Amino acid sequence: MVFYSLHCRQIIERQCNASMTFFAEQAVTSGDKTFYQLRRDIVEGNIAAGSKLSETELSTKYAVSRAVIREAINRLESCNLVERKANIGARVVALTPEGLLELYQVRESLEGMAARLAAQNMSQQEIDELNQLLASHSESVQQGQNYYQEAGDVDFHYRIIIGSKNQHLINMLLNGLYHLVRMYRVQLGMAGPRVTTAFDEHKHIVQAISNRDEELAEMLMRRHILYSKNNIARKLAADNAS
Amino acid sequence: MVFYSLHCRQIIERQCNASMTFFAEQAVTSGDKTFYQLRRDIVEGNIAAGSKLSETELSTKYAVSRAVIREAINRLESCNLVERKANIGARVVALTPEGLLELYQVRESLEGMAARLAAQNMSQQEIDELNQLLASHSESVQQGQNYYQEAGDVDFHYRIIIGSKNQHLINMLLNGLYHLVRMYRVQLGMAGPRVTTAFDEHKHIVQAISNRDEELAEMLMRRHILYSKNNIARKLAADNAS
DNA sequence: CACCATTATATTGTCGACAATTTATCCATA
DNA sequence: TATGGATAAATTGTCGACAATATAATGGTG
Repeated sequence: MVFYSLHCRQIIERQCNASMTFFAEQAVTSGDKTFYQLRRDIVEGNIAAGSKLSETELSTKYAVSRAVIREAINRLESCNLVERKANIGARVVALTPEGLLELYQVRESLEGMAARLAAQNMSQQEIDELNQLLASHSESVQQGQNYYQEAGDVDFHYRIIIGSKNQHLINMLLNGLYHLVRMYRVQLGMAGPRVTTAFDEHKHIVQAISNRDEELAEMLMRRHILYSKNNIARKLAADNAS
Repeated sequence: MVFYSLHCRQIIERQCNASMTFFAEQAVTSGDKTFYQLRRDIVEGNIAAGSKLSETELSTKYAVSRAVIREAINRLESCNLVERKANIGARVVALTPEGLLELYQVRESLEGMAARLAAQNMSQQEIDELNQLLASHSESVQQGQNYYQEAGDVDFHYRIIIGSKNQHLINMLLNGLYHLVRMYRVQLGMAGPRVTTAFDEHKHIVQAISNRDEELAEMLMRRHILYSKNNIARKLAADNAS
């Protein structure tokens, strides 16, 4: 039996420690599968940013009725991945420097808060597991595996968000912002650098959480995200210039 | 032509200064009207908190097809007003002390941020209008009108949120949290006290914004919301005790 | 040639019916 | 009587068709 929403449309429970399929979501109905597939296609750029989403077209493409497409689009709207106008239709959001700025501005505040609450509310076991995760990432980095890149970073942030134990916060971040963040990262090709430095930042954050130092945890998380923003903004500016 | 969403599903533009119909939303389609009506009924308690939402039942009650009811429920889910489980159905959220705490925890952070950004981004004209609004509220309070209660407070916060100029933040607050906040307030009968003190707090916040003092604006807003939370939490605890 | 009104096409909004799943009822058995 | 499984009822999920609206094409007029 799968819980659908309110605060946690797709946060069931973590089912495996490594290589998760992003948030352990599980499709129970045809509409779910379509939604996940569509979201994936948008995030990964298979459907171009800014392009129009035709209901009839998508219904044939994904081999489902227009009704499930409409529902999927509505859910995508909640994720801030598409915009919708009445009687006109839906478009995939455009990726702009301003949008990125606003997104990371909010993310900085919310994830900073998450880190603070995590320092306050995570169980000792969760903290231990977080340290474990960090250790496994350390190995990956040393071995030069690019595994860490996306999944590792996402997983790290994911755990701290969950650790905040605030359902509203969890829902806003995981359901409302994270896929859009991924969309920016994926489509700008943010697989590259900043790995080792980001890893060190992660380490310090976990240390602060271990020490139950709320203030420091929040500050370090905010700074971590700020750096990340600067990094991606630089890339985006370079792309626009070319 | 009405814009439906992404970041601002229902923020068209302010159309009148006083006695606004909450956020100047405008229903263009049958589904819109149903959604607004349903939301209103939930917020005001005409549909009991925690009760189940039967699609067929609602479709007869509101005289529309099940499809529009389903869409309305989906949108209500985005507002955090209902929970939904696959193949089972939707329920109106329950009002609990824990939920209230989590809600205001997030609200404090986000509206604090909004105040800070407002101090940074509001135009001089917007600030002037804000001062005007405050003056009109002052009259209302002195004349003992209870006008101020809901609409006034909502309007005040509304303007500051809009003043932040961050669409993600605006959407999260106005679309994701505010109606739930209202639901708590309305159903707990929060029309009463704290008017004059809240008004003073508003005054100081506006002053900080006028001075472009971001730090102070954020701090005062956070404190303002904290007080509000304590006030409503006291009420809720009293209700549960009886 | 440009511009506006009108018509034609395409897309979204709404509806009722059927399929799949869950919940309730009933009966048999220990 | 309590429990378990099978059947029946009710609810949600999915579908195709029609209605309403927006967009594109057409033609007429200055």
